[in-house]
Amino acid sequence: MRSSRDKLLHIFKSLLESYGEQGWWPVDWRYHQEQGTDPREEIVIGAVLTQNTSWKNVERALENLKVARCLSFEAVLGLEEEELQKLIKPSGYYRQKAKRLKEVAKHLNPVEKVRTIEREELLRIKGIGRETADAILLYAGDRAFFVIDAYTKRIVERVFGFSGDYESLRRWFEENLPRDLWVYKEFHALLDEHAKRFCRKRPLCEGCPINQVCTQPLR
DNA sequence: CCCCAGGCCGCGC
DNA sequence: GCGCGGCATGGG
Repeated sequence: MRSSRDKLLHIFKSLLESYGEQGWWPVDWRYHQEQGTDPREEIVIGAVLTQNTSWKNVERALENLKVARCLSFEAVLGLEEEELQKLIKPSGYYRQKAKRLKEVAKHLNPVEKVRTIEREELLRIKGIGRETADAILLYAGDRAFFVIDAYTKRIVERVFGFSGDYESLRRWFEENLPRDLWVYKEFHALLDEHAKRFCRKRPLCEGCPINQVCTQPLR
């Protein structure tokens, strides 16, 4: 393990080996095929709904939107804000998120814009911060931005022993990984999975697939 | 009862 | 620029 680059790639391989391919972003392809809607719009909507919220609660909100045939930008834009609030209620912060969904749907409509929109422009949309922007760009736009979240920060702090702000961490991943969309998508998903299984706030180091390369003492 | 979950904004400093 | 409170539901 000569360099942090080697170590990073080693961790990616270990997590992939342990947990398997994650296939992120999770999307209901059948729904969109039947409705003739674009699955990328579900990714954008999900990215907003999952802000500081468990995915289980987001799934409930997405299900409500599906039943109402409202899992698309056009439908979101056509709904009364109060109606939208009702549908997404289980995901929490539903008043804020209803506004954010309308904002992002307006700015990214048609959804093909995720292929070309500047990151800076995305960040100017109310309710879209760095993580949400990068998740949208990577998973909906197939663009090489590495997504940093609270889990990623925690794992880097423990395994590598350093911390940094969002942008420096993002650059660090992007500089030390092959510029490959599949790697970016899978790695972020695997880090999430790893944080849930072992690298919790109170870590479970016994049985952790990467405890041999971690700077933390075993707990 | 507590804490947490795939953040972000607006404010005061 | 940084730290903090508010936003809200559902689960452990």
